[in-house]
Amino acid sequence: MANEIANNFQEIISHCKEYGYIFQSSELYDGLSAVYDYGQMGAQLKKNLRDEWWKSMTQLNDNIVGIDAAIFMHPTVWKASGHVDNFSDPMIDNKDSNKRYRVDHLIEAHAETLEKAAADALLAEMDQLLAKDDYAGLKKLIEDNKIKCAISKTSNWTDVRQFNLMFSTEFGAVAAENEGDNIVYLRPETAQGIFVNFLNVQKTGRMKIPFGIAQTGKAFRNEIVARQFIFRMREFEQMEMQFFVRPGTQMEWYNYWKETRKKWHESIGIPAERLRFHDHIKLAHYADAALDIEFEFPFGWKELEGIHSRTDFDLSQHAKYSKKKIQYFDNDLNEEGKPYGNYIPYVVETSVGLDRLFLTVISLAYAEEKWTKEDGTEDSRVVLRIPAKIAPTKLAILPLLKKDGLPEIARELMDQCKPHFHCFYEEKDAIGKRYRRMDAIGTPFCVTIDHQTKEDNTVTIRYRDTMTQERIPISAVKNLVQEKING
RNA sequence: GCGGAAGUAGCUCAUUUGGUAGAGCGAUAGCCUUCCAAGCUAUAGGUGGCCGGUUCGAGCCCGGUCUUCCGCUCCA
Repeated sequence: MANEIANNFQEIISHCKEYGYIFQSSELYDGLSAVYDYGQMGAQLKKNLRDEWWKSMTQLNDNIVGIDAAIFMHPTVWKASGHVDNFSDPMIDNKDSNKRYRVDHLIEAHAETLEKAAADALLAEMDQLLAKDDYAGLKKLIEDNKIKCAISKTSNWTDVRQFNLMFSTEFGAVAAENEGDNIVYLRPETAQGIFVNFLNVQKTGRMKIPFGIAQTGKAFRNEIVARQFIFRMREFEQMEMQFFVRPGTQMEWYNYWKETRKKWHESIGIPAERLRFHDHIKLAHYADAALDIEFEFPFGWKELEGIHSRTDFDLSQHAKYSKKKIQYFDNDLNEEGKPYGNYIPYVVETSVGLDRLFLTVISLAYAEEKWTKEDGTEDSRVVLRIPAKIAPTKLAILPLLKKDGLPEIARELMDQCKPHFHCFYEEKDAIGKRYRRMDAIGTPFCVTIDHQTKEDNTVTIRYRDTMTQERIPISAVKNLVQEKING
């Protein structure tokens, strides 16, 4: 069974490439690890998913607004958020146990087993090497002292390496006087762009708590292990909504968004039984509750969206580091009939990986089908059963023959429909072959113009999912497809 | 990161001990064709992932490297 699913995953990956959904980045140059490009079909599907999310947040909730913050942010943002400190330590792995250690912890632990003078000398040398970022020297120090892994009891170590989970680049064209002075990071999450704009949005939008700020955009993480196609990439897109609430009410909203978000996934065609909640036992430093909405991917249950109750951690940190007050005056009356007054709002975060959502939709849509035709011969197709609402191309317009005036009628219908939804025109090859091609890219509706059209202005509409077809007036095509997309 | 497997045309694969690479499908152009990939003709497409070594000669042997998948590990 595990094998079967894995094979299916391979086929999905191949299909994505073959039909213009996803290509590996820089494939011409052998590719760049864990970076992918969306092709002509994929970019449209991804945009449709993003639009659907954006609408569900900012259009259907009158207390949620959207922003688009820059990828570059002031370096102090990442000090305040805790990202810099948590990932600046040199690490070393034991090759036998595969256990990873912080180099300073490993050496300090060893020092405790030594006499005081020896220990002090060792630690002094370590500090010196750490200050110089001398990783080769640190490794030599570990080897010279015959420091062993607590698990494998061996000294089979990798080189000392620094794990920088954030990508950095230089800001400004002129080199800095002091090295490192002009380093900026590519944001490792979009959330901070919302937090640092909290006051701007709240004041200019006259927002009243509870309210939310939504944002979609790229984020960048130097994952140590990035794999499984587009599931874990180094450059990826998040769709986040931070919901600001009165302290004490966060669990109520946490539960509200937990249910609301799951229902949203179901609304774009993800079956409820392929979704589940997974509560975090070990909480991150900023959270007082956290869970994942998981989807059953071809390679198992994995996180699709995170719901976190982030408390007032982020806003407090930014208040502290910026030395500016970040608070909200709540005029609503409490039980004693007095305003709630000033406070730092609590935050409930919903954060979906757009690429993961894409992979979810594709995994669900992909199907290989076989059946026996009326004459007893076998037939088959590969079809992407993408819900019409999010399918990249909605309608294919196909003249049965490329003569007798049929293409002209088809072109007219094309002009009539294309302002309203994405259409595809094709007159080459036999009609059956064209249907198969449309199945493979997931086009939900095909309309065929034949000789009868010239007589009674009717066309055949063919449905991807059932492969059935019916005769309808050509004038009804646009509205019918529009209804199916919206419905 | 560790271990395993793999990389030949857009896709799926072949090339039996090393002798200058082939098929099917697909694609393109045209013909034929009145509704579910299968008719006819022609054409394009590969420095065998990349670099190096052994050899008279390497897709095949050896080393390195890049990329992908699987298991473990990691994931603020």
